[in-house]
This record gives sequence, structure tokens and C-alpha cells, in this order.
Amino acid sequence: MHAFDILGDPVRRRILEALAEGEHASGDIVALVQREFGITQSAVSQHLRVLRESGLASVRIDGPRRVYSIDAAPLREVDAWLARFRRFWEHRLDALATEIARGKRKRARESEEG
Amino acid sequence: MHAFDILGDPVRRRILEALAEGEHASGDIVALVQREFGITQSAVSQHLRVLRESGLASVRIDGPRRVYSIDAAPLREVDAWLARFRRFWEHRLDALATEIARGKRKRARESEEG
DNA sequence: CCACGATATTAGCATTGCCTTATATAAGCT
DNA sequence: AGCTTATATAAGGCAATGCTAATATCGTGG
Repeated sequence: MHAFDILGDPVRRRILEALAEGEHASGDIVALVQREFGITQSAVSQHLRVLRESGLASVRIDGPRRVYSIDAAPLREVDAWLARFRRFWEHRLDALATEIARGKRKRARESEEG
Repeated sequence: MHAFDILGDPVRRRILEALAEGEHASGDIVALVQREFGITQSAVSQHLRVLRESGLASVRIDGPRRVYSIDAAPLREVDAWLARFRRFWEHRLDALATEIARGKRKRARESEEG
């Protein structure tokens, strides 16, 4: 399942937003989502499974709790796909500045990976 | 329909990629998509409608042709949503440099809009 | 005006996705 | 061991989505 399919669901987006700020136990996420979307624990658990299976979240067992944290790597692909459209809103010199920053970053990665 | 729902479909993503490089007549898009996905003209036309109705593409009539071009604004929202996750892959000083560039951009926009 | 080429629309169908209810699993307490 | 809490899984219903086939619309040239 492509990352974009995962992001198509508002509940999953909300869960990812929460996980972006740090790890959370399943129960906390259930409570949060129930407040905002009014769906059952089961439904939330199913969304968490989708996030796990698509590599967007991982889980750690802590006694009876399952503590979820984000795995952002797939989102990076989304970000990369989006790159080709940025020039439509990052106009003029600003876009050039961003490109320079991105180039520097890329070179830094390559030298540290190689 | 949220932009993320639109982007969930690979055919629509492919169409947007093509439109990112410039406008194209419906027929060209149909040919391109048919080569790569093997679906009918009708199916492609339906995807084009979804793109129109969600504000991601607009159409200009040129004789018997419909010439499509991209409207990237909704993608900017996607980009903005993604912003909160960038720190997971834009680490260290690079992230700071990007933030500075984004800040400059934002101030420039505000002064030109205000 | 008619036929053709380009494109859109409609109807119908199969598949998928998300939800609920009910049930299973597992840990910790008493 | 039995109960409770925390979480996951299974089964089934229903609505949404994406496709095809068929048909409609609309320019344009003869």
C-alpha cells in the first residue's frame, strides 16, 4: 500500500500528527480519536495496524500497553514526490535558496553514507 | 474531497506529474495513461474530472480539444501538512538552514500581500 | 447539414475500505 | 486461578471508488 493511500484517511492523518509529537500508548490514541471522530476502539486499532503494516508506525510493548511511535521514512517519499510541484508556490529567488539548501543537504548525506 | 484522497490514486498522480511539466490536451494524457496503465479513455476522463472538481487542474477549450493545466494550490496544503514531519529526515544544521529560508519566504509573502 | 474526431457522461458492476459487534489474547492484580 | 484492563482480531454490512461499455456532446471540414 502506497503511503498516499494511508494518508487518504483523516483518522490516520490525525494519528500521525499525534505521533509526530512523541510516542503514545494505544489507549491514548483511542481516546484522542474517539473524542474527535467518535469511532470505536476497534476501528482505531485497525487504523493502527494499517500504519504498522505500511511502515509508518512501530510498536513497543510496555506491560499491558502498546506504545506507538512514528516511522517517518515513507513520508519522506511523499515529500520527494511533492518536490516537483514546489516551484509553483516557491517562486523566484526563494526557490533558488531552497534548492541550494537541499543540494547541500544531499551532498552531506552522500558523503556520510559513502 | 481532501487533496490526499486525490493523490491516493496512481493514475491521478501520474497525470499530475505530466501536468507539472506543462499543459496537455486530454488526448495526450489519455495516450500516456493508456500506455502505462492500460485503462480506457472513459476512465482517464473520469480521473480528469476528479482533478478538475478538486481544484487540482483546470481546462481550457481549444477547438475540439480540452487542454489541461495544473492548479497546484491544493498541493501546497499537502506540503504544509507534511512540514511537521520534516525534522525526522532534515536533521541538524540543514534543517535550521531550511527553516531560515522558509522564514524569509514567509516574511516576503506577507509584505507583498499586505 | 452530416459525418468524424475528440472528449465527456451515464449506467452498471466488482472491488475495496471503513465501520460495528462480537470475540480472542495477554498482562497484572487479588 | 479468576477478574479486570488493555489491545487486537474476525466477521459481516454498507458506502465509496474505479473500471468498462455504451451513449451523448460539441467542434470542424467536406
